[in-house]
Amino acid sequence: MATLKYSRQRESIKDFLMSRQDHPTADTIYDNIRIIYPNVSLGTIYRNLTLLENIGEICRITVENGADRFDSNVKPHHHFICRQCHSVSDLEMDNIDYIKDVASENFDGVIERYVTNFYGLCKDCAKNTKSA
Amino acid sequence: MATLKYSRQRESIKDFLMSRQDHPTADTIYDNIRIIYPNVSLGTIYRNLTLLENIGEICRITVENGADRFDSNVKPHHHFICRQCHSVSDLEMDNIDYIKDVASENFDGVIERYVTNFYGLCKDCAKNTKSA
DNA sequence: TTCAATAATAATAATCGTTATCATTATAAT
DNA sequence: ATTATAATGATAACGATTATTATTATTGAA
Repeated sequence: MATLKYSRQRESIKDFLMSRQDHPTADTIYDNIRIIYPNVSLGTIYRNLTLLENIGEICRITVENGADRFDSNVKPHHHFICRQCHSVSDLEMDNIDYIKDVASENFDGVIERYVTNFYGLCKDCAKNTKSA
Repeated sequence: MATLKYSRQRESIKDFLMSRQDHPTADTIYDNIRIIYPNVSLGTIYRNLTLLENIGEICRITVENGADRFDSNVKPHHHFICRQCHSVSDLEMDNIDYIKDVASENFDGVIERYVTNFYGLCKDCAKNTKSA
């Protein structure tokens, strides 16, 4: 299985992701890496994001309607997605891993992991909106 | 806001969905509706699925890597996705809505809803696989 | 320090899932 | 029946992502 070779583009992508807390999309990452490597290809962004995900250095966040987001924080945690501004943020919350056990109780297979996303209005949007 | 008009294609889609427990994709629905209405268009399938979702008659399940699934069961419940055969099934489990409160504790916005998907090996795949 | 092996790249085509457009047809109220 | 308009089928377009391929960069060894 092909030994990994260094690439400055990949390093740059990882560095960029680590500098951001807003879980950017591949496209946003592309725009930013292009500042440093103007010839970088969008394919290179996607290839490296998938590679970094596969070796566990970053994680991918799949959200309803919209491009995947990427996160350099690989510690298990949950995300909040604002239905108005579509921002994605980390939630600092108590562990809820026991829901895996709750789900396993009446299930005849093996539950290995779970993903929970929370939706609503972020702080800023809640401030400027009367609910609906 | 445009009054809804009956359409036999839409009724057929709803009926088909109600007859299935496996949360089919738009494409699978298309294949099956075509048996009854050979001229039906894939656009009609998507248009009606979105319409039915908007009026709350069906719900859409977004999963990692793959097309959306559809479910005629609109009662809140959670789903299990098999990482091997990619089947999607309903989970009968105790209510875990309190995780919304757990998430809200240290969050400065409004959490309105959450989506939890469980992943692993379904009964059949677990039987035929030695884990990994 | 070249050299060869091969991983990674840039450029771009192709794919997948889905939505938009638009002329025609079906529904439903008069 | 007539009319208004929602829904359709056909198809083009779209956004997100993956595949292809010839070229370049990295790395380990001679």
